[in-house]
Amino acid sequence: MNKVDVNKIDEKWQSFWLKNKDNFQNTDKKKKFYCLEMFPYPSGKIHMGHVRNYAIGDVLARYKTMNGFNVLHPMGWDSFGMPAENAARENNLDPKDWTKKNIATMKRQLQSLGLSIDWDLEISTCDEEYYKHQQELFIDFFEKGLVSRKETYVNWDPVDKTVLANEQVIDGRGWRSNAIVERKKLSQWFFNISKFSNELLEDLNTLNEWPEKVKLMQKNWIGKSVGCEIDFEIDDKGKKVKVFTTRPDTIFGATFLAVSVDHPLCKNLEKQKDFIEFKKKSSQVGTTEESIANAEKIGFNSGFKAKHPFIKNKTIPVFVANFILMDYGTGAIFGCPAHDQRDFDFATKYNLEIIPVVKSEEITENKKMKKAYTGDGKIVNSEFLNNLSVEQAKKKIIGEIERKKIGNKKVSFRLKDWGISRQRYWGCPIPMIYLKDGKVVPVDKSELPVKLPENVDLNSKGNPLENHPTWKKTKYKKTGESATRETDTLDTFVDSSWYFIRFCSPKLKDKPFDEKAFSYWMPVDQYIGGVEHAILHLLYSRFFMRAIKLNDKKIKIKEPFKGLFTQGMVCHETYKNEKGDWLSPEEIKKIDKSKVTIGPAEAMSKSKKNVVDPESMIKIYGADAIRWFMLSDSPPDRDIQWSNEGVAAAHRFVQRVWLLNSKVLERKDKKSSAEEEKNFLIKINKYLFKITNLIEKFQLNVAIANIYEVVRFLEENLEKNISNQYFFESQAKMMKAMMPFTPHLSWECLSKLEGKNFYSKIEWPKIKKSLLVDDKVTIVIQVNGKKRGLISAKKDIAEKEAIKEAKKVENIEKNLKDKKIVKNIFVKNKIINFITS
RNA sequence: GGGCAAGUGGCGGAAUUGGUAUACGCGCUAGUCUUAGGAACUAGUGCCGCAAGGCUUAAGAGUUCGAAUCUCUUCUUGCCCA
Repeated sequence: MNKVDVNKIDEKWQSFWLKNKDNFQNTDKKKKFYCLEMFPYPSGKIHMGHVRNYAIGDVLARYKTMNGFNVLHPMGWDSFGMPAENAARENNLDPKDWTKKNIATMKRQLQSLGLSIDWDLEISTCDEEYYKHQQELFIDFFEKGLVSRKETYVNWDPVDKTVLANEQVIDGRGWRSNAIVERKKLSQWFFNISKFSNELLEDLNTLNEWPEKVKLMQKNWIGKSVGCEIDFEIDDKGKKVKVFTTRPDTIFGATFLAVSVDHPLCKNLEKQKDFIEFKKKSSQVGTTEESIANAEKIGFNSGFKAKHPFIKNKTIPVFVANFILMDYGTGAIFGCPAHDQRDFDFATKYNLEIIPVVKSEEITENKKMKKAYTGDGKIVNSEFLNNLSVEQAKKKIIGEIERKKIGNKKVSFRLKDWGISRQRYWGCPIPMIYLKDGKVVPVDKSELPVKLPENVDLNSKGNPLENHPTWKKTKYKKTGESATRETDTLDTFVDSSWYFIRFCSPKLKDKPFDEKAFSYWMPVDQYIGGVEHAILHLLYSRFFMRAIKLNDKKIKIKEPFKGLFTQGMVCHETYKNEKGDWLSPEEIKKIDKSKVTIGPAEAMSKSKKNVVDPESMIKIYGADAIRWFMLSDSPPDRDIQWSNEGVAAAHRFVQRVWLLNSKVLERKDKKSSAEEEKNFLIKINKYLFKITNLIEKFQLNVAIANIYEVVRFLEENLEKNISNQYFFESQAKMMKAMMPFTPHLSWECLSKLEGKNFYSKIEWPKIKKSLLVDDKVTIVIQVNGKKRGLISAKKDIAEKEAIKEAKKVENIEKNLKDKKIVKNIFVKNKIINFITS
């Protein structure tokens, strides 16, 4: 009687919700709320990170539903990708079967958490029904000029045998395989995301419900730099080198030119032995920005001289330098050592002139500069630029350059086009075909989807679609001529760039989405996921929205995600044995504790073995306790540390609430005392008001702390003179306030309290404004800014009266003895501060 | 190297945004009860001190009647970029 069987109520209400779901799609007159958590990759089992992500989302979804919103809360599967292919190869399976099995398992696990997800909307990106529409979108984009095919150097992952996007290369290694990435020249498909560079940057300003941190990361990633291009004449032969610079204001401090080894100017040097040697040496450095930045800066004096465009008769040497990349800017820069650290290092090494042109303390003393000065200041040594600020000088010099017709103002971006070709089987086929005359054309839309072949040999090297005996042979519909299919598949980031749109009309057959449903539901009101997707996934999705808008005039919005919330990771202590091998929390229970080294809490990962399986925890403690714990211990945007004591406490709390509910049910009606009842109702109402605000602000851990307090308050008031009617009502309100967190417990308790077995809807408790104000307040009394006492007084008590009361307090009297009060500070309903001389 | 966060008990963390610092939870201590369980309940728990009292929000300064909160300097940690 005193305990509730959590597994039983979990099961009871989960099957109830499945059978009795709200038919929300028909009520489009109501205000909508689109609540979306990042959909998972079906890797096999859910992990605690998923639990946290979906627990946060579910609180919001249920809270909004209770507040009368029409809530869209769907779930799907990011189900293309390499792990399926790798697992399939290892176990001799079909990737499709492996994926389907994982989805079934994970769906069951998610359902066991009691999430308010509408499973009728489920989608999976590896389904033909989904990727068919993705192929349509690809063709639409192609026709709008947003897709291109370019031959470029690519990051080649020799282990996964695939091309990686720049973003998928971390520290020179593949993000999945960890293999050292090689440079290879290949023809690849690209989405022309850079067409939107400026827009993607500017529109960040409209996203005021995004974390500043994420916006900053995107801003840096897009990397806008305003500068100009300047032509330098080389020798007297009319040859020119175009340089890009963001510091044209330092042109008078230019003392050398540096060009990339791949620069056309270097063609003339190819015969020189020492240049060939230099080229070899510099190619060993690697190609990532970081390795270049960290590598020793080396140069090769080309022997060429460049004319300084603004100083008559001055020439500066032209170096070939390993830190200049051909595909950045123009592959050439002018070096101004005084105001750029990299140039400074280079100049010092090769004994080049250092001419300061921006005044700073380091320079005025006329001593040797120890490092470059990159701050603001007055321009010096620069003829007509002298005495201007850096900003003013930039403007003026660009005007001069343009007037002299030796260059132009230029804005450049770090963001490059998005390479989307992957030489892999388990992805969406790119719907393009190659004709005999070399033309590349889209597959006719009537022939979509271009399906993946079944029974593919995944064990031979290279691209499985390329190796397939028949798949790539096809015919061009318009002419009937035979043609060859594109054998690359799409980067899986493409799949996740529009799934949130598909959720608006997931079953629609003939189009990717229904415009009416789209305009009702989009944008996503609250998107919730890990910060690790701050750049790629979110940027690509923002690109997709713009591309779709370009293609479909009925689309009005540009930004897919109105609100973004990035939740923290789930961490756990790490354990190692004497040999230094990682141990799991299960393993350390079995062995001698003195032999275990406990490491710091780190994000749960299989490799460190510090994972806790959600399913087994749900079995022990019930879904509510797991959800509760995941939200109670830390603010949702910070990392949380898993602890067994914490979950046990959450489970204890569930039982405690259950017990309280039973006590309320058995409670004998009391004669009500007007005052006790009023205070009781005010207190409950205030708590509910607080909890409501905290949920709105996403301070779920604090909301939970307040729920603990309400429970204790109710427990303490069981015997007070409050009528059963009010007590039942208050208990019910609290159970409703807990509903987003602990839905099973709440439904169970509410069904008992209100004697009903069915709720078409549970409404969020209404806050009564009239019950928010106490007629009494506590005023703090300070002497010289130190707290010395408290008084309880009527609300809005007048200063004179309050001070009179305050002086009567024993401890205050003592503290004021023999002292002269110079000043009284009085803040209404809050504080009195006596200042003595 | 640059940028952005953050630093509060033994631990996770609160603090109406300048007005009672340490809510709530964990842990710990003592006790009660029982069918001895990894239960429940009661009381206590920032630090120093027998106490009165004093001290305390990384360190130091400043503004203010009043600072965890604002400003400056220093240190530490984390993230992003190079």
